[in-house]
Amino acid sequence: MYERKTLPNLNCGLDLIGEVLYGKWKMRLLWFINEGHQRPSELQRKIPDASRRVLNIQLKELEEHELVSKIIYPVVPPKVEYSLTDFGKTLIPVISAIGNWGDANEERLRSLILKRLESYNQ
Amino acid sequence: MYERKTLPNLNCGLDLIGEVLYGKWKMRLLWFINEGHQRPSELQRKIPDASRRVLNIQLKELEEHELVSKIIYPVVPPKVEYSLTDFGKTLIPVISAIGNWGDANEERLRSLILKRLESYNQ
DNA sequence: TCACATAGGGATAAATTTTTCCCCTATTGT
DNA sequence: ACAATAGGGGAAAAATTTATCCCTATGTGA
Repeated sequence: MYERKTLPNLNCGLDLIGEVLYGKWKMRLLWFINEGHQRPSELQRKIPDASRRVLNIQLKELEEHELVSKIIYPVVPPKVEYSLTDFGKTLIPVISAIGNWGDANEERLRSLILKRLESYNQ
Repeated sequence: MYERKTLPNLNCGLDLIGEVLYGKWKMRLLWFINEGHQRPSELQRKIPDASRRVLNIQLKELEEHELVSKIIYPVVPPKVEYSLTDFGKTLIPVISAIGNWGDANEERLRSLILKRLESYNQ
């Protein structure tokens, strides 16, 4: 586990939510778990662009922040299921609002992002 | 300017909004600009934990993504004002939803975050 | 004359996040 | 014996983001 060298800011709501949600795949993990994809292998299939490792790491952080809970079934082969805690569920409308804005502005965003990338990258 | 080595994912709304909003200070910048703090030096004072440099960089990205516009007054000493574009203004309710969730859960989040930090950091 | 405010950029270092690669668990089926 | 399955973790590399430091320019006030 990486050991932080600097303390995070915890002043306002934006700081606080950032600490628990600021990870490349966290919102997607919460979203898909909420949709019923509870097993790690399912989540990996839903988010193929993320490495298996980082999904595990971010799931553990979500668990430590009490947004998801984890059940380990003592069977072989192993079986694990994640689900949202009540606290985690309160985040769904927020993630929804974020995703909806992105969806609503899809074409414009894609073109803006690509235009900027091209001008810098080569 | 840093040149990306890998292309970003631009599949869904979450990917897209992430590309324009995923920067440590971007939401705060949009927020404070919306509140009327339009000059770079004001913004630096409102966000003292960020380095001057990174604020400039993130402001430029916000501008390239057409979320803010920048007016440079040809005077000495220099004067610059940022303001939200109409597009940028549509993000305010989203940022508001995010910040409100953080504010509403302030104590719980702070304690969860600190507890986790302590257990890893020393 | 000197310090300060204003805005911003280059170069480089440091911090942090994410990826890659490889190993381990134990059982079932071939 | 050996592969497949399902889940997980260590170590190191790569990618990315943020911080530090120094330099530009000019008018104002002490």
